[in-house]
Amino acid sequence: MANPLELFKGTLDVLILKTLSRGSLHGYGISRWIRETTEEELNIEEGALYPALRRLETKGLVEAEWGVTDTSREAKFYSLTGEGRTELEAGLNHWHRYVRAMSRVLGSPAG
Amino acid sequence: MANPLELFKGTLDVLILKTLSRGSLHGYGISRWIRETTEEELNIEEGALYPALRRLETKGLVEAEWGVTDTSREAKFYSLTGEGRTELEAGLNHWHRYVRAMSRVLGSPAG
DNA sequence: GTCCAACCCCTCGTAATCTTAGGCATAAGA
DNA sequence: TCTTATGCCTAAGATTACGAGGGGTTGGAC
Repeated sequence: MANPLELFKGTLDVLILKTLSRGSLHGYGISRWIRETTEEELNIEEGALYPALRRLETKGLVEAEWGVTDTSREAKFYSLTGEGRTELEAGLNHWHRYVRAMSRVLGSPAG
Repeated sequence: MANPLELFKGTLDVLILKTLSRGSLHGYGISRWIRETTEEELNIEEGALYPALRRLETKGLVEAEWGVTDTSREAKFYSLTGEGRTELEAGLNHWHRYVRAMSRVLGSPAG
């Protein structure tokens, strides 16, 4: 990873929830998928990822279950709960409104 | 303000710098301009604003000078320094790259 | 004449979140 | 054998926004 962007605090949860909306996945896989999907722009540090997953689990937004990966390793698989899906929708909405508000102040990238 | 959005931590500085790029302005005016420009979506709390201005001043990104407002009140006017403009460009760049990265994960608002 | 909203500045404690830097363990490949 | 990739975790530290408080002035409504 050349130069991953620093995360704006508060944006990680929706990234995780969205990633899990594609299907059950373990922590390492979540991190990798985000990194690859953003072409190395976003790199989720483990010190942020695992506490975040615990947080989401405590809130009842995700569920965890131990399983086995493609490579025959033990891993904890997370999946969205119903509440998690609702929260994801709310998070997406928040983010999109935020982007709109920001661009009113900052101007659009091309203007 | 009906329901201002909670700020993502790390986005306030660029909002302030951008606002000041339009010209010298005092704290209260900065807050008001952002609130009006975003149609009440972003409301900068004073407990966030004034410490942020101090921060930016300490970093040499803005300069402060006491003056008099339109309404004949004493107020501390802030203006961008050269370094501040550079930092603003960096901040804008960071934000725009971030939005692109986020939308790769989250999908575009319409998709 | 008094009261209230808008204007203006500030600080502190708290909570939340990410970064950095560690630790531990297994599997595959050079 | 040694390194890389895969996997999980925690603790300390820094940063930053929020909430709640403090102060004071001005102008207009009542």
